[in-house]
Parts: sequence; C-alpha cells; structure tokens
Amino acid sequence: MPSSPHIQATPHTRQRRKQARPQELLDAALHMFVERGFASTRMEEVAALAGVSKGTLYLYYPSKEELLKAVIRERLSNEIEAGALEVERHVGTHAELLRDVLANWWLRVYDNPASGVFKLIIAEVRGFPEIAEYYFREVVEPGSKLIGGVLQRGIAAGEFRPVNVDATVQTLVLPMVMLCLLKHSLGACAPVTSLVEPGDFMNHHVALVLGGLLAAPAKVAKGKSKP
Amino acid sequence: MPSSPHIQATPHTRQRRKQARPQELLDAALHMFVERGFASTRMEEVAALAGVSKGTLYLYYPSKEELLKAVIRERLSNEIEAGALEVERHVGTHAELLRDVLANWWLRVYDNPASGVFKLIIAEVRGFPEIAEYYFREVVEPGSKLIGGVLQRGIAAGEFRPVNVDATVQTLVLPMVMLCLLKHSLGACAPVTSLVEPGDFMNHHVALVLGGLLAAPAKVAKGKSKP
Amino acid sequence: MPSSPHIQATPHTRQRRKQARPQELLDAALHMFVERGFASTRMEEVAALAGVSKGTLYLYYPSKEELLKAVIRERLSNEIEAGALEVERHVGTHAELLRDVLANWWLRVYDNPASGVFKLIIAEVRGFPEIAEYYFREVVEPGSKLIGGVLQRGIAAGEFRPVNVDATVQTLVLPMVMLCLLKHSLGACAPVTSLVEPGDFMNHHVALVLGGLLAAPAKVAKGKSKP
Amino acid sequence: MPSSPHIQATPHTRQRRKQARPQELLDAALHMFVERGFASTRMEEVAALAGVSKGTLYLYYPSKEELLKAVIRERLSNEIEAGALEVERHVGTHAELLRDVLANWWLRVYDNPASGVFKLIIAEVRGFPEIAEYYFREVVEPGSKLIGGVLQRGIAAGEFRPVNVDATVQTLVLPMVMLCLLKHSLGACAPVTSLVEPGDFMNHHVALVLGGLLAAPAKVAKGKSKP
DNA sequence: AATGAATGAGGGTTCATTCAT
DNA sequence: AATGAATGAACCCTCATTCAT
Repeated sequence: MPSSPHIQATPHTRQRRKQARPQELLDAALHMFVERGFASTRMEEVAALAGVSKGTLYLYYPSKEELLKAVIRERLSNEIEAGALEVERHVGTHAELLRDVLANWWLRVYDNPASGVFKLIIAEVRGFPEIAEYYFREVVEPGSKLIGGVLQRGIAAGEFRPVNVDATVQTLVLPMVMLCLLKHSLGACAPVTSLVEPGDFMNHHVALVLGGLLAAPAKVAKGKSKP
Repeated sequence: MPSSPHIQATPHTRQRRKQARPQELLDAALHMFVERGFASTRMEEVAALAGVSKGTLYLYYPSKEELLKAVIRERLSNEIEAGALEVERHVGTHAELLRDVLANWWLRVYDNPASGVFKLIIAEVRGFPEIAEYYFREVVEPGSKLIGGVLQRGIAAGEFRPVNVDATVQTLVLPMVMLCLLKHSLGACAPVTSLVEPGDFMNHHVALVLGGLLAAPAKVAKGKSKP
Repeated sequence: MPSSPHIQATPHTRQRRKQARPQELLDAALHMFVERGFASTRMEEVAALAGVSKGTLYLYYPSKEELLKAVIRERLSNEIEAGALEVERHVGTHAELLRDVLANWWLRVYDNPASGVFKLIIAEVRGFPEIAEYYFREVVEPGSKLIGGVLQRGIAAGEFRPVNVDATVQTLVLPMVMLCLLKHSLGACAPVTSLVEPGDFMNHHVALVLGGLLAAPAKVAKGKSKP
Repeated sequence: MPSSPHIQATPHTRQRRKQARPQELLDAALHMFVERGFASTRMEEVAALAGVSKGTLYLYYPSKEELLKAVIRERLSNEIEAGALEVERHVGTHAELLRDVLANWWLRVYDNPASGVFKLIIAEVRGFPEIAEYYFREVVEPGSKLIGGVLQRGIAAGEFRPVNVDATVQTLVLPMVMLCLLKHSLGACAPVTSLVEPGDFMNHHVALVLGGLLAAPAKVAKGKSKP
C-alpha cells in the first residue's frame, strides 16, 4: 500500500498488473494443473494463460514445483480463513448449525476454482509429501474438529444420537469432496447426466444423514408417529 | 491338451512367462501409475517392476497410452463381473442386502490394487475422454442401478422411506470411493492417524445412513418420549 | 532502420544469429543429408554442424521430415528462380543459346551444395511423394520446357534437324544430373580417376550432341567425298 | 551340383526351399532396400517379404550391412558376367556394334530388379566405401573399357570422328543409368507423364549421339547430300 | 521487469541382434 | 535349421530452466 494519502484505488495499468500478477499466475496455474495434471502442464501454457511470457513466470516462482505448492497453499489458506469464522456466529439447533456450515462450505467451494485443489491434492500429493503434511495439519484436522465439535455438542445436548463422531464426519464430508473431484474429472469429460444435480444432492444428503443422526423425537415432528 | 492325468500346469520357463507377462505388466503398470501418476511414470520403471526390459513392454502394449487403457479396462472389467454376481444370491431384508452388497464390494476392493484405479481415473481421465465414457457406461451406471434397485425395492416394500434414490446412492457410495482415493494419496504420505479405520468406518457409515433411510417403525423400539 | 550513414549491417550477436539461423540450419542439414542420407543423419549432427544445440533446431523446424522438405524446397526454389532468367538475355544462334544455358546451369550448380539436392531426391523421394510431385511440377517440367523450347525454335528455324524434342532434352540433361549424383556418391568415396573431369566433359558432351543435332549444312565443311 | 548321376531337377519342397533361400533373401532385400532405403528398411520386413522369420535371415547373413553388400555384389557380378560376353560375338559396323551392346544392356537391365542396384549404390555408397571401390573396379572400369574399346576401334577404322573417348562413353551411358535411377525414385511416385517412354528414348538417344559421332559420309546415306 | 532464444537432460519408441526353445 | 521372445542401445522430440538483451 502506497504511503501517499491519496489512496490509489486502481493504480495505473502497469502498476495494477504488477500487483495483480502473482494472483493471476496462480489462477492460471491452478486452472492448467487441474485440467491437464501437473506433469503434463507446460510452464509455457501457464504463462500464456496468464498473458505473460515464460520468463516472467520464473520471476515470481523459481520452479514448477514451487508454483504448484504456492497454488495449493494459497487456495487452502483462503479456505481455512473463511471456514474458521463460520461456527461462532450461528444460533439455533445443532442440526441447523450443521446444515448451515456444510451448505456454506459448499456454496463457497463447489462453483469455484478452489474445488479443483482437491483434485490436485489427490493426484499429486504423493510426489510432494510436504503438501500432504500441510494439508492434513491445516485442513483435514481443523475441518474435522469443526464438524466433529458440532456433532459432539449436539450429542451432549441430546439432540443427536451418540454416534461415532469421526466416522460421522466422514459420512458427511467425503461425498462433498468427492463431488468436487468428479466435477473436475469425469464431469469435465462425459455429460454425466445420470448423476443428481450437486445442489439438490447436498440438501438431500445432509437431510438423509441427519435422519440417521437425530435422536428419535425429531421424527415425531414429521407426524409419522405410530398409533 | 494332453489327455494324461499329469496336467502340465506350468509349461517351461519361456512359455510360462509369455503367458503370464500381460498380467504382470498390467500389475506393474497399475502400481506405478497409481504411485507416481501416468505422466511421471517412465515406461522403464514399469518394465523394471515387472522384471523385463523396456523393449519387452512394447511387445505387449504398443504405447504408454494403450498400456494405461489396458490397465484400467482390465481392472474394471474384473470388477464389473464380480459386482454383477452380487445381488441375486442374497436373502433377507433389503437393509441386510444393502449392507451385504456394500460390505462385499468393500472387502473385494479396498485392500486390493483395484482400489488404485479410482485414483487413476480421477487423476487422468481428462486426458482420455474415451476412458471417461467407458467408465461411466460400464461402471457408474450399472453400479448405480444395482444399488438404486435395492433402494427402490426397499421403498416399494415399505422398508425404506421414499427418498431420492439417486442422491441416496451417492451418499452411500461416494465416501467409499473417496476412501480408496485417500488410501492412495494422502494415506500413502502422512500417517493419517486421525481418520477412522476404514473397516470400522464402513460399518458405521452404512448403519448411519440406514438410520436415515429406514421407515419409522424400526426406530420405535428406541422411541423416547418427548419432553 | 537508422537514417545514419553507418548502416548497422550486423545487429548484435543474438539478433544477427536469429536472422541467419534458418539458412545456417538448412545448409548444415543439406550437407549431412547428402553425406549420410536422411535416415542415418541424426538431428544432433545437423545441429552440431550448424553450431547450435539439438533443441534449437526444433525452434526452427518442427520435425526431421519438415527439415528435409525445407532443405529441398529452399534449394530448388533458388534454382528455379535463377533458371528462369537464363533464356531471355541471350542472342546468337540456337546452338549457342543451348550451349550457354547448359553451361551456365552447370557453373551454377555443379560446384555448389545445390548439386547434392539431386542425390537427396533420388535417394529419399519415395518416402515423401509430395516432394516428388513438387519436384516434378516445379523443376522437371519447367526445365524440360526451357530446353525443349530452344530445341523447338531451333528446329523451326532450320538450324536443328527435326528430332524428338523430349528425348533430346534427356540426352542433353540426364548426364549432367548424373554427374551431380556421382559427385556425391562414388565421387566422394573412391578417387574416381578414370572419369573425365566434369568441366571438360560438359564441353565435349554438348558439342557431341550438337553434332548429331545440327542440320547437315554445318557439317558440309568437313564433307568428304564418298568412296 | 550333386555328384549323383540322377539330376534332381526339383528337389522336394523342404530341400528346394533351403537351396533357394539365399537367392530369395537377396531378392527380398534388394526390393526393400530400393523401395525404402537401406536405413529405413527393417530386417523383419526383408524376412517377411521372403517368407521367413527374422531369425532365419541371420542364419544366412550375419548383419544388415553384410546383407546389403551381398545384395549388391550378387547383382553386379551377374551383370559383369553377362556384359563380358557381349562384344566378341558381334559382326557388322562399329556403329551397329555400339547400338547392339547398349540395347542389350538396356534390355537386360531396365525391366529387371537389377536396375535398382544403381539406386542402392548412389544412395548408400558413401556409408560403405568398400562397395564404391568394388563397384568402380568391377563395373565402371570394365564397362568403360568395353564401350570405349568399341569407340576407339571405330575411330581407328575411320568410322567415327576422333572424339574424346571417355567423355563420349559418359554421354552414351550416363542417361541410361539415370533412367534406371528415375524409375526407382521419381518414377515410382509421380505419374511421370512428360518423360519419354524409356524404350523409345534409347533408340533416339543412341541414334542422336551416333549422329554426332559418325564421320560425315554416314549422313550422305540419308540422302541429305547437298548439290 | 520482461522477453523469448537457447540449452540439454530426459523419456517414448524403434529395431538390429541374440538366444532359448 | 527355424522361430520369435527378449534385449538395450540409439534416436527423435519435449520442455523446464537459464540468460543475453
């Protein structure tokens, strides 16, 4: 940020570009890596998509590997930040909270280039164990704790049945991640007509699992009580 | 074929190898492609793992691409065959049938190189749309119909609630596929300690979803009076 | 271009090379292809002879085949251009014209890398039918028309006997082409001592054929009474 | 030749093949080498064309190079033998002798696989200087002497003008060799329509050169004597 | 800072040659 | 003698990376 008091909201083209470059390069790299895979993407393709020359790419990232790591880190750290804010500001039942947390994550991620990061990680992580470690520590564990915490408190409150928390987290979350993967693999090739529309699926999925999760009384509300 | 009772099960070295080669090569290729990715695997590595020279590989598969396709086709067609036999031979409630079908699939696939095929498909399919089409037509659709059929009949029998069948199939199946992916990506890097053990997860997962799936009466036994 | 009188004929190193490269590469390729044959020449050898690395070659020509085609096209189109200018600017008898056209062609071609193109074409054309077609359309036919035209006009003027024009063209031209071939094959191996020196041969060859070509009167001077 | 008195004109199949093999292999090799070039021909193609397996080829010729040399030597030695018989048995004028020698050579060679050997030599000889030396010593020199001798004697007899013998040999012979080359290169690709038919050409070619060669009186016979 | 020409190590593929059967 | 499976050296081509401009 320039020290001058005149906040230069949109600096002149050259300046603006220079500032925006890193992000544009990361965006281009994410797009190409997800579409063609890391090894099959040429640095020149990334550069071309970002509208710069091959050499320029190397001014910002010293190697292809570092570019990959930067791409993943940048997207994930954004996610982490956004996810952390979610839980506190909610009121209502734990079921509502769960629904909201998952739905918001979905809204934020699925129709967003960020969804591609999952494919990147699944596909490339074995070549970069440091990314595995980072991803696990910064995303999987905090995320599990977030969802798991809601479940735990719901159980304690008698709202949920006393399920295995970790397993339930996976039942809830893995299909969502899987849909992100499908979007960027099969979904990009075949007209995956027979699959449910992702938005619809989410609603049904959470409702279905909540059906198995809620303590019995919840069902009574639906007027299905017998005799 | 010799009519003598001494079945010459193992013809002499050269012959025996010739027969066994294709499978050995496919196994080696699957292993390497899953571990390192298609593009990053060198043909020489595949050959070395199979214990032959680079040239020999080309006696059996005319290119790296054809090797990939052969790997995927062979594993999938095996799966398809095995899967098709599953449903008929079961008796019991639809819930039991569902549990059995999923559990058997799991036993057959998870602790087996076949589980790697999912990673291959997710990671590489965009470069080979024909594989996408094949996978969709021969695996996704038949598989969905198999599980979906059980659900449908369970609903018709009043055993299951009238859920969205396709969405429920995904809630049931996607986490299983996702665990296969994780096994061959994150799971192969970090000691994924905080994740539930896959066998345990399966039991809990199916039970949980069945909980949301079964018509109310089943739950009545657990019925608690509402405060 | 600078208006200063100091014409910067040779821009600085990088630039200058960039401009000169294609020709240098074509020269090197012609040399190697003629010396070792197309299939036996390694791209690296061409590059080395041109003083660049293997990769650089591919910046200018996308494949070995395209390099071959470019080599042939470049040399031939130069020849064609030069040949077209030949006929108009001559005066004198048709015999003199014929002698001059052939002698000039010979001077231009024989002691020149261009002579190697004939060997390239004879040796490689079956693998590249498009080159055959190009060579025929752009070189053989126009060349035949050029020489044939002179003959035709000489015949019409009563200077030449009424010979078969096409056949005579071949009697005149084929030995010249053949000498080019020999220079780059046998001539490059054995000290072809017993062959006539090519310059001498040309003079004698044209004189000899003209001897058979000219209408009788020219010979009368030598006329000897029949016994 | 078997010492047994029963001349076994056509030994039984197996035997016959075994005896005929070397020639069949050489024929196949010549065909392929001429059509595709030495370097681009695969040993397996030669074997296939001869109807044997790759391994068998190596039972007869220890390497590809030796096969090439055998191909060339065999064809050339046949030619040499045939050519040597030509001159003695002729009577008539030297012009007639010349015409006959060239015409017979032409009949024996042009419509015969042997014509391909010239292409082989032009194309490949630089890689095999020994072949050059052999070809020069056994073919070029004897052949030149043969034709040159006829010319010399014709000159001595006053039938021919006192031309440069070596140069005239080339004017006579090179177009013939060149037509053999064209047959196997351009002629095999493009429909070489504008070229004279080779048989016609030969007649005209020899007549034309003889026209320049014969001492004047010969022309008188054609009734062109000027008053 | 930006460019893109140049490099050269690397990998897919071919094929002459070998050798067990 | 004949086969054809196996080998591995060789070669075309690609592309991450460097560096002069």
